[in-house]
Amino acid sequence: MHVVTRLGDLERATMQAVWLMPGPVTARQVAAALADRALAYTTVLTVLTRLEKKGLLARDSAARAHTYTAVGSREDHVAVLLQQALGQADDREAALQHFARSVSPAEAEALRRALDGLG
Amino acid sequence: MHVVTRLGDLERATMQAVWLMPGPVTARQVAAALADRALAYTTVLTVLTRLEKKGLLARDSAARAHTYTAVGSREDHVAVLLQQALGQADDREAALQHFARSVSPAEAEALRRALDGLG
DNA sequence: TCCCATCTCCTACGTCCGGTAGAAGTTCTA
DNA sequence: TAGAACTTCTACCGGACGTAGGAGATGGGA
Repeated sequence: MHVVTRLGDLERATMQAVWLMPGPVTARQVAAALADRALAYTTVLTVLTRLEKKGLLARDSAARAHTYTAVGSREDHVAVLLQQALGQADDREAALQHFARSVSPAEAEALRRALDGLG
Repeated sequence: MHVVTRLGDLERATMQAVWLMPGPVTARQVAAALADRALAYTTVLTVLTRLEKKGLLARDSAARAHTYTAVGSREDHVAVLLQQALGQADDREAALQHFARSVSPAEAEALRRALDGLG
């Protein structure tokens, strides 16, 4: 299984847009959301296609204007990124301990709560 | 400040080798450690230079054969990667909570201990 | 029914990064 | 002083991304 989470800037912005809009979105809508970039419509199309190929978007080709849906939530995505980063460690637990010391107090608290909720 | 932690395969293997060897290492030593890859010596040189440019290695040019030292520990590096991954999140705390649910029990335990140790 | 607006698909080009390495210049050392 | 060992510079290639145009399909309105 290809590790796919290497996203470019525009790809990230596109995912961002999709995550922010509720429900399936059309390329037109994404293009509108990225209007500040003044991209050609086909550019958006290309990016959406690539994101689909990477498994981050699912496409519904039923309607004339295909619609795209994020396969996972943004948090899911970040969790995958975090796991990948962790995969670079030799000693995962040691790395996690370093990491724990690098998060903010509020984040530490959130982590604690989540870990407590695991039991 | 350029975010520099995007490493290729060979770069990763090189850092790995440097981290494993104690003290400053020469290119020759790194090449030996990567012997299975049968790389040209200058290839190793190039990679070391790039890693230095990325801020992951420090070079000491005093001796004829320059020596390289890892700027941070492997755990430091992974912590940076983790922070970067976390930076992709919209809601960092929510992302951390998703993440907490994705780690192994042993890792959860390590995290708990680290968080407890924070005082 | 016919044409235009709209969509998708295919192809392409430029750039940057990373893997890989040779040529040339420099400096010890036997 | 000649050769071995080092560094530096330059380069090439493939892949990923940003970007987009042209061609072909198709639905909706005149």
